[in-house]
Amino acid sequence: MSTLDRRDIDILFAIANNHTMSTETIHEVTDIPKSTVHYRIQSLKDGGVIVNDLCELAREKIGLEITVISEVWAEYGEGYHEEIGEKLSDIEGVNQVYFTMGDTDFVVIARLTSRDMVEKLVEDYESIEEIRRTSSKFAITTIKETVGVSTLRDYDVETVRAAQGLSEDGEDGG
Amino acid sequence: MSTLDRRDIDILFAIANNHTMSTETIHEVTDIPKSTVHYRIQSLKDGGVIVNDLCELAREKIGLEITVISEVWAEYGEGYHEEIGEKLSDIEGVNQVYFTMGDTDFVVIARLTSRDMVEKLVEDYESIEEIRRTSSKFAITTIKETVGVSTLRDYDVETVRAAQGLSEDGEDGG
DNA sequence: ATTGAAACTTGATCGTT
DNA sequence: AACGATCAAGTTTCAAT
Repeated sequence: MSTLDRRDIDILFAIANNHTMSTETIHEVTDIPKSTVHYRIQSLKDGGVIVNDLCELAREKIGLEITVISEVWAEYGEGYHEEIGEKLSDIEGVNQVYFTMGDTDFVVIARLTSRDMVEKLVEDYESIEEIRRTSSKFAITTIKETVGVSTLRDYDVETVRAAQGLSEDGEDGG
Repeated sequence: MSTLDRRDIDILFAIANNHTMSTETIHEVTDIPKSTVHYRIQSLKDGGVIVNDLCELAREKIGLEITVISEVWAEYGEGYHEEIGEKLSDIEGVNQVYFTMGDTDFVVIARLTSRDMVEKLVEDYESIEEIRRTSSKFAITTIKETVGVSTLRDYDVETVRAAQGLSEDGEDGG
């Protein structure tokens, strides 16, 4: 499965907007027959579009109240970013690592439970030899955070359809 | 539900590590009886710890290939950050908005489908009056991204337990 | 790839401790 | 709050198109 068709996208948006993967519910809201919903979701899983079956958590309720955003500058070298990226990813509490274009080499986002954990993060940065410099800031508030299918709620259906080469009328891209 | 006990945490980690919310599967891997797993998950939902039933997507497969990380500087004023934060959140494609301490006021992460959408993002920034300056960079690679219960995979069970006031032995915090 | 109907598995409930 | 047994409900399969 390389591109998605109109129906795949409808199903994904239904999942995002109804907060559920339930075949029954998706059938009810989309009017697509149960067995077809099942078939499609299975195809999306097989095609690697849906990679995980999960739920979202209220981070603060499990104690991950501190958010740290760091910029990281590192030494250049052959394939260095993969190696350093892995090292950054392995630090406890690090949830996002981006290798970036521009003035910084990496942007790292970590959720931590305590001041001690923040200190440990900084120490872990320092223990990575190739890292030249880091600059971290705290998030006072997380105003928005949607990653997963919920991400789809941030888009117009038409935008996603267009990304799959589907025009506004009923043309098919799958 | 204010704090979680050992069993809640075990169930959440089981969900994270087995990529499923299935009562049956969690029962199998944890040895906690089905009906108890059901009862606990229900409590976690009622308590607002589990906020959403979802799945993770391969973003690139739905065309959200471009990641932009922006720093935003804004005018100060009474409750200004909530208002501006909302406006930033409403921009199509914006997935994460953090109100920060330090040299910048906001950090914004957006996933976009095209160059056109990047231009639109910048225009949308400019259309917000209170915004003084923005600085954006592209992520070349997303090395790591885990938000949701999958986030738990980034932590030691002990760290999360400690955040709930649970010691290493069998003491209960819920 | 789609579907209705059948078969089966599982989630939800209830009563007891 | 925990849990075994029960039942309703949903998921998955099947055969036909």
